[in-house]
Amino acid sequence: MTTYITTPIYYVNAQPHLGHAYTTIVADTYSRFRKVCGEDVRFQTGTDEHGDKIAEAALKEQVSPIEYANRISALYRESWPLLDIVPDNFIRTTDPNHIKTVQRVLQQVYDQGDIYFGEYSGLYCKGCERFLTEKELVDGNCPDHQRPPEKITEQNYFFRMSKYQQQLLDHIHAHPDFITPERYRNEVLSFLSEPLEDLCISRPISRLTWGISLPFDQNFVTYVWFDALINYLTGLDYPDGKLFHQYWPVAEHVIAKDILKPHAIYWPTMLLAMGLPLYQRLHVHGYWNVGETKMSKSIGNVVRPAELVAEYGVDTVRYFLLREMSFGLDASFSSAAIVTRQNSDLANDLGNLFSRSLAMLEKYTDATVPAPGAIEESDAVLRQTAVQMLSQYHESMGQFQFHRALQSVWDLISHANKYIVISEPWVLAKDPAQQPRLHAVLNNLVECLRLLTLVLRSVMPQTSRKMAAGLGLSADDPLIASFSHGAQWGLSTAGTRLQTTAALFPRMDKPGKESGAIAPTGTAVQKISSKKEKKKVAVAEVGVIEFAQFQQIDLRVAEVIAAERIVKSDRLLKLTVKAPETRTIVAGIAEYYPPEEMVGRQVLIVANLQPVEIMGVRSQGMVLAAKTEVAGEKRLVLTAVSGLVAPGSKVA
RNA sequence: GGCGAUGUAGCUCAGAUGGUUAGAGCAUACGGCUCAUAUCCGUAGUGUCCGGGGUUCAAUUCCCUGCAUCGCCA
Repeated sequence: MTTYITTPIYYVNAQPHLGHAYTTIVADTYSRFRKVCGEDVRFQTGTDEHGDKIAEAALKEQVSPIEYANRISALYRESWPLLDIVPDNFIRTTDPNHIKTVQRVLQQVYDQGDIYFGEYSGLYCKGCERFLTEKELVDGNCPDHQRPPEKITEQNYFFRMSKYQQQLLDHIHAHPDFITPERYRNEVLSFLSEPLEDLCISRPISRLTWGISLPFDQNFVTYVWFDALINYLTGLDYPDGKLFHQYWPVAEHVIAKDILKPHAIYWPTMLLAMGLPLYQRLHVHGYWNVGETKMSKSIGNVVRPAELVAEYGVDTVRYFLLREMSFGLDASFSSAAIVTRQNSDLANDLGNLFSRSLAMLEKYTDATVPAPGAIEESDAVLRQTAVQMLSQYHESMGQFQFHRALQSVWDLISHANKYIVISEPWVLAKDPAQQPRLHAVLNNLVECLRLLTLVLRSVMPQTSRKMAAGLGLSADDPLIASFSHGAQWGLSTAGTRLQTTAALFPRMDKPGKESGAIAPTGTAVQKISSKKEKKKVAVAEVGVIEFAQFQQIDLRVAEVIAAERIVKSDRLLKLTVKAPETRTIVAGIAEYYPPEEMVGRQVLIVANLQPVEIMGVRSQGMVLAAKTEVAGEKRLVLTAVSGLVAPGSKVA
């Protein structure tokens, strides 16, 4: 069996963020899973490097486009090892081989009459020197130049996409798995229920030079999709390479929902025009929000994978992303959530199971795997749970249901922890007559740990390696490296020497709570309920924080442009501020500052606080104020900088 | 404006072709164990299953409508 799995090629106008990392981790995990299943796998990722955005960015930095692309592309390539992502091929659209193949495909499609010369009209902004989409406009104006774009018409080349619409529809109907999850398949079908327009595939070189020139007209370069999508083929040395014949028939693409249309409509119609078989499956996932907000540059809440790895470790990040997101739906990232997963799932459940089992083996059997024994009912149930986990895991992984796969793995972990309590090995150990039973119990635990090592190998490679070492197995022992060899109960060899190992996962502290002289006035007062947390907060009040912790707080100057009381509240004002983007902040200052006094005032805000809804109003930040007392009366005094500054200025 | 999705415990979500006590994890409270990373195990809860109307012996589940959030399209 063979597998070809790809991520999109990432556009080099931005640095890798959480979304890129997720897509690529998914592809890597799937690739590893298929390899564990004994398949011949090819996993490809890469970068998309043409287009006017890149040319512009390069100009700003006063370097050539290719120099710019080289630099950003390297950021991607170098990010993946940090996440234990191991692609078999990293493709760049500036590779000579790719360019040659794109031109060859264009020529073929042109020769057969599926590309024609026509007119294109759109909204063009002279300031930006590019077409804007309706979506980009703010009040009908270009967001950057504050003026309306012109409707202009220019000559361009078009791909006859409409010609293949029916064929594509038929294919989707005949192949229910072609686009998954189903919601995206439905979206595509609904889109295809309307007539398709043909696809504009060129830009005149008067406006865009940084691209692949059309082989049949040197005055034009290829625009986006005919360049980008073909990477999936050029990475296989299409048309002549051996790789192509081997892997293309089993191609599977992973994408985020924003590029559904190009992958579900443009790409298959292109393949039909080229006379090639379509890919097998398209797997579409949702977005990662940060807290409850979209991740975006302008909000400044972009999550960088390298920083996550530095803080939490690779395996925690991989586990968290795969476990927390239901594949296909949006999910929410927060440091509180990742710490909770790390502590409860990884440290307490898995780490502690591993640690307590090995400790008992060391104590009671001198760190060797004991022989199995007579099977009691609890043993049979444990075994059944394990076998069931293996089949559910296998099925879910194959369907990209990573969260379900991991859920079933954790069912076994939880069951094994209960099994220990029921079996009470420490009681058995006190009675020499019970030694066979003790050994049987411990042998069953070794089996559980071995199977866990096997199934976690694709998801958390490092942890799996540590577990294998603890079990006295080499990293590529078929018992933990091959599903077909190892995925059965009862294969551990009695007498195998076990190794003492360090804890798999440390427990982490919950993310910090602010306190001190500057008091929160608006947003959520963090709920501090458990005794443990209360204790920690008490310490934090007099404690010091690292500079790096301080740096995580995005303090800015914001200008209040509107203020109103929130009905039904004596304390709350709803402020509209510029920072520099417009946002709404609810502040608990109404007793001290009437709304009319607020307008025009500049205040300090925490800009990267997780938004919350207060009295039905969404608050995107927190206004800082000092608490004080004058003549025994409580007062609140707003913070500000001593002179007027541009709204949005950073405070540090 | 058109089409669609979602709205379930404090939080994140699962689920039932309509039928007795609606589930899991986290969080909370109490109890137990001591092999273990102050871990683990057990018990206890709370839910107008978004609002309103309809169909039905019976609706959280089906239909209509409203509200909220999100997505696709224009």
